[in-house]
Amino acid sequence: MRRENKLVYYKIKTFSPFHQSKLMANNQTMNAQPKFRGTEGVNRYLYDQLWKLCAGPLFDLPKIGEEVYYFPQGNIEQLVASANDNLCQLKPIFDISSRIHCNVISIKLKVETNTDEVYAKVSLLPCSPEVEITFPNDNNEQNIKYFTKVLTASDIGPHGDFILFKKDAIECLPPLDMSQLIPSQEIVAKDLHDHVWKFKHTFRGTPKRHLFTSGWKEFVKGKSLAVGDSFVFLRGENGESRVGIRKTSHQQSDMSSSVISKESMHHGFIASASNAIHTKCMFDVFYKPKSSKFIVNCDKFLDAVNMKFNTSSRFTMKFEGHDFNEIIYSGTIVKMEDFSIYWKGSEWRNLQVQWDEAATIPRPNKVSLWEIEPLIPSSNILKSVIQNNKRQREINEFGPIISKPDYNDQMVQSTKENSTTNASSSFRLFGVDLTASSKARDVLEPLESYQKNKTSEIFEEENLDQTQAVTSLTEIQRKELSFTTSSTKVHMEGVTRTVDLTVFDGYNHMIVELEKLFNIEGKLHMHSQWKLTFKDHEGDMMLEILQYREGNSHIFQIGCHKMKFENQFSKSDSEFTTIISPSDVDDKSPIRPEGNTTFLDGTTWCVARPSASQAELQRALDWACGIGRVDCSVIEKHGDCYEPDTIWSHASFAFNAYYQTNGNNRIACYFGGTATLTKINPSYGTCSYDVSKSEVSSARSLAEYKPRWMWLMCIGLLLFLYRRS
Amino acid sequence: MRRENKLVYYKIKTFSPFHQSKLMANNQTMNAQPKFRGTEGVNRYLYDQLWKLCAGPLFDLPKIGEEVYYFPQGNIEQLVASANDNLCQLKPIFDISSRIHCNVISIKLKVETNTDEVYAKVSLLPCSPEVEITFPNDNNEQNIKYFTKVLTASDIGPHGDFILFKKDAIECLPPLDMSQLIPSQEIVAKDLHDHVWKFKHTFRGTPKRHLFTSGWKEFVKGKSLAVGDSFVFLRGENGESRVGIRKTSHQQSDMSSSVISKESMHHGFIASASNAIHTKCMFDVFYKPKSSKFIVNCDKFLDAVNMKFNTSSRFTMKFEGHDFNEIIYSGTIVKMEDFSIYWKGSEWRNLQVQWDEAATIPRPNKVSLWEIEPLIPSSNILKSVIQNNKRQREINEFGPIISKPDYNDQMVQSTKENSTTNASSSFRLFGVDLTASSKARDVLEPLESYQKNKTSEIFEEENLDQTQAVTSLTEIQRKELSFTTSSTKVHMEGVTRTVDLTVFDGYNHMIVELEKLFNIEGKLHMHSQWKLTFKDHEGDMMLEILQYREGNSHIFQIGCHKMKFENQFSKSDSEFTTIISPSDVDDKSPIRPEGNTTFLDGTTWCVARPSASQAELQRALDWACGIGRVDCSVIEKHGDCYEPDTIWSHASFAFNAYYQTNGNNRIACYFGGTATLTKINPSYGTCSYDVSKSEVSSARSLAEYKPRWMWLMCIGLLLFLYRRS
DNA sequence: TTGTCTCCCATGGGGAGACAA
DNA sequence: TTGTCTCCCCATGGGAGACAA
Repeated sequence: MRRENKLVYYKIKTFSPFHQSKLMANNQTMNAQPKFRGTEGVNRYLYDQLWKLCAGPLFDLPKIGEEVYYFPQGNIEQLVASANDNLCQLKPIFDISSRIHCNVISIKLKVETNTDEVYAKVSLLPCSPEVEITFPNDNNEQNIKYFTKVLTASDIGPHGDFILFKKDAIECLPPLDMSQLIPSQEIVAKDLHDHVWKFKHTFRGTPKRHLFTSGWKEFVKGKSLAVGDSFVFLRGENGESRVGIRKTSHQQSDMSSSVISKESMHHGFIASASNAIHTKCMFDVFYKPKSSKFIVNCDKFLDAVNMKFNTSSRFTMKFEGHDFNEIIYSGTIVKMEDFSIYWKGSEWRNLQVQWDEAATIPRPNKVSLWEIEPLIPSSNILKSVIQNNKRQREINEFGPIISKPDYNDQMVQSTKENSTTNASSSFRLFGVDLTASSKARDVLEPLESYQKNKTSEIFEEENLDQTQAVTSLTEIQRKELSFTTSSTKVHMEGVTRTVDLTVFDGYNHMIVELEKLFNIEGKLHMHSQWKLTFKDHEGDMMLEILQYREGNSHIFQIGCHKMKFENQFSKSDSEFTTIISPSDVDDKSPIRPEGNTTFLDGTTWCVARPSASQAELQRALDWACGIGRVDCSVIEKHGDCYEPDTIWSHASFAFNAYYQTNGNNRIACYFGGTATLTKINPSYGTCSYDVSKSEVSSARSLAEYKPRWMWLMCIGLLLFLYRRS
Repeated sequence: MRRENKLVYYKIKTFSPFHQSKLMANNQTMNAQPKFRGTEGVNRYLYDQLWKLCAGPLFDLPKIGEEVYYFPQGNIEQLVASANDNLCQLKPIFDISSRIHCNVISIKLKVETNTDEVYAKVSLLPCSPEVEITFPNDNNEQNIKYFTKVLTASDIGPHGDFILFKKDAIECLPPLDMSQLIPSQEIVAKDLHDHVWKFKHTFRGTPKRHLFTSGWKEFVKGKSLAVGDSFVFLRGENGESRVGIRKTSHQQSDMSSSVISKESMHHGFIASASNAIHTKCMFDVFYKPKSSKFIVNCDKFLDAVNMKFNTSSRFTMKFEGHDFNEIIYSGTIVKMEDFSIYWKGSEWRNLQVQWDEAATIPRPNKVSLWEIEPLIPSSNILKSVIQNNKRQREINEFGPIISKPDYNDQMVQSTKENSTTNASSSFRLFGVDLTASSKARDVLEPLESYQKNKTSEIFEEENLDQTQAVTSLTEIQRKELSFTTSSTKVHMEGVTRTVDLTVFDGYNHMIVELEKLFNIEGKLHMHSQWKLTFKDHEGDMMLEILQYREGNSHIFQIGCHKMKFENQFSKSDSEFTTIISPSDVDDKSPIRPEGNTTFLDGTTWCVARPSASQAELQRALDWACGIGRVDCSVIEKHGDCYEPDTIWSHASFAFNAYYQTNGNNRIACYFGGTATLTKINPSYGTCSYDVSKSEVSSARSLAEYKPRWMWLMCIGLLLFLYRRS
């Protein structure tokens, strides 16, 4: 009944990079399912190819039978999607190796029902010598035609005809009967869910062009496509068509579940792997193209180890640009250390790196050695060329760069000088001393003191209606700042819109209007999916907005190696280019900009990251307040605490920071927030926090009821507990 | 700095049932957060009340500080949502008690972003004697007005004005200025996400009525509301309004995740609880109103234990009807046994029950003792009255019942007789002998043999084009059966549509048309959310369609205590009432109707539940084929198997059943499917299976490539392995 | 009193070319 | 060649009462 199984052992010495151009030559079996050369085989083949196109060229899918190392840390990271690094610091419940030697037993190429996000279900069996595995070999290769297109505003817009590139239409679609006045045909194509989509393909307009008309709108709606996303079309030898999509990279999908907490999922990963090792059974891992590589071919891993990367080693790493093409960035390893204290000696992201130049896509500060390649001096020139070409190309996608803008404005001029001065020095805001830059301070000073004086005036006058006061302040500012006009181009994933910055009533208003303009209501505010970056006339980009001041006209921008700032509202007759791109940068900040709220009493509240060190927070607040000493202190603790020094369970706390302009006047700036600590004790060593909307509201009422309800807890207490552990 | 914490220990002796009428008097603190009597307190209060209205009257939310038992099995069941009982049978990785004694540390009332499904995040701390907990006591009670309305077709339909009941409009909305010709005002209300919705409230029409017009359509769209869902409106003392929704009960939301497998989640629950016990820390559990009670108050549990339920004990249990009102059903305990072999002595669903009467909502066969109440003889009469009233009321919701239909048809007549005859006997199809009912067989016989003869004729003629043959068969049937007309009312959650059954080209066609009619495309086919039930002129309902025959005009219906069948197509001048309601009944069947496919060669393939015993399957196939011997046999195994008898990893298999009309002619009926066994070995003792669309397609090609590709595996092998373990 | 239908008009979706980048 | 805009017509959405259950 059962056939003898033979050992078919795949030793693949060198992994060739997974280029899109090679994609179609790859006839790897995705599944230990029987294969058929008939309809089914074709279906499976087309499905696999479509899946790979949707996954993108950089996804290094393991192969069945391959020996791999599985890194649970990476799996956990995929879960939290780098939005919450606390979870990555959770102590594993088992003693488990940081890399687990496994055989790939099966790979199922899957797609999420709602989001169309592709992922692979990889079944892994912890390696044991006596196991023999055999896999069927089959060949289903066929010629397929395909194209992808990054969607433009016209493709998405209310009109919603999809414009095909001429070459794509000719290559991939059946020819039209051109004798007709308006030639047209129906294209029927299945997606990864086997859902059938129909498009009317016509050739019309002046000049004539190929379009998908009827049916396209429905597709866009059904897939929730936005500008910048990609459309994938594929046609097999047999004439069957397939369609797929690729969402803009680096969009974080919501991993949260309403059935299981993230902590439990974390335990689940480790428990599954541990259980599999001990009972010699298989376990399933879901592996997403967008996540970091946590299933790594053994040989590739060993090769990478043999590279012997060291501190100050130069390297290159591949990324996917906004146009879905490969971009290679180079950098230097600056430090080697454990990513987590609970995974001693793990190779997972144990290399801290510094990137050579700015980028419009998010890049990690810590990488794993198998993700990078050494930058050998001989190949240095070649790589640089590739890199520059790539970068140039990507920039071109964002729209034309104004070559010679007319910079009259003094503020901008100062900025420019400043950026040049600081160009070569590392100028990071948090963790590194910011105040050392006196030049930057100088530029800040004028408006800073303006703001300070106004604020002091208002709040020292105790009887003054505070609402009134704040309103007046805003009005004064608007009046003072709107004496010029500006014309600024804003780009989002290839779409360009022009706005007049002077019409906005402060930063928040600008954000709201930009959200409306690009149909991403709420998303800029959230900072989780999109953020604003700024680009000056030279094309240099500012990477991170780490903080802004409410009621102040400055937008502060921090680049990786440069710091620049612009007074948006006093810019006149000039243009700057704004790129909106997804980013997860906010989570690195000890204070969370999205939590910022200015209340009627003029206090600004923000939510802080509980794990922020006092020093970090101090610097952040110092900077955010612009001047003066920031003092984090406890007013009062609130919450429930028992088994002191060991268990903190559900302690609600808020912390309050203020800075003193002089004497004991606690004015101008309050930083508050609440958090829930599930547990802090030496054996656990971490805390989880959860700042929900309602809790932020609680903080609001703290402001309202300040005299009566100052149940605040010290962040120092947190630090105290941390130091104990 | 830290206040002394006092022991405030909540001992609540008797839990009063959670009635909707009591809801507003319940001012329980949901959270150990500070409470304020100002805006924030009101907001929180209104939020909590809205949440509870959305959760429904039956949800027994624990209280903060309460001692409870947590049942991990129930948590796992919530995960799988009873769609995949295999997971419930997975062996826990730790030795963990089936009930865990905990303190409720906090409760967060949450709502899912996408679905608006409410759930509670309950933080539990395993009880240890030295722990002291204190909770703030506060009182935020205020008068609120609210109403709920089950949405009608008019509320949802293309016109989309929402009709308010007069009393609701007067009680809950600000009064309109009736001096205007068409009085109207804007109602602004927040939902649980704090999203603001605006409705134009007008008073117009002839006769005049209160309506929500502008804004309502958007709400319906945004919340994906359907007929039968409920709208919740609430207005606080301060005039603030809140809106919420309740989706039709028993709709299963998709719990699957693309980051973590269900097995890992399963391990995660147990690992979290175990870790919490050992490190004395808290763990979070997500608890949904729709799931069974797996967090049970200790006293309530002990009271239930003291009830000493036994086999043949009578009981009542509360359910939620389609109109969101409480329905009480009574039943008898027929057996007491462990729900899972891995949780010995667990009280979780250890009572197997039999219900007294049919119901339109799904009810479990196994219940836990704290879910039920003893049916004491003295209160028997009272309860029955309540129950009947409730039932009557619910039935009225479905539309009028035709009082005296004209039954001319002989088939129906037979059916009626038959049902009366079998009224008192248990008549389950699978697991119990069906063929014992000779009466039923008799009725079946005429068409049965007609079918058999036709089939034999066609398939014995080997050269005949089979596609042609099947088509002809269908045509013959339609012709023979469509000599009459029928007018049948179909109800779905209160909506009524009239259809002519004679125009349908078989069962599938009817299903397709019904789906179109009710805008639930695909959902009837899937059987996961909706199913058809049938109701005769007396209002008796048929509960389960367990199987139907493709190409046969019979629809078989099995009631809990009765069996009836109707020949839909020969019903003339009569009406019967059809209720479409969600159900999970299919999973109890060894063969899965939704997987059924008839191929061009005339074979019917369906997917079988791998855990079905051979005997079960035999009976099911016997019945489905109507006549003849069913033979499950291996043709060939395909897949990968190693460490024989211990580990089965990713064995793809298909099984094949056929019945013989005479001699060795294997014709007419194939049953096939594929499955993936992650592991079967004695220590693990279970298998997980995964029948994906693509795999069903594989089965399809098996049919196409029958002679060459019979890589099929024996279900007997499965059974063999089961018996070994 | 409440559910469903029909009337009717204004808005906008989509089919087409124009024009510019 | 490809992206965006405008024109223009017809389908549809939604404001209103009619009428029936």
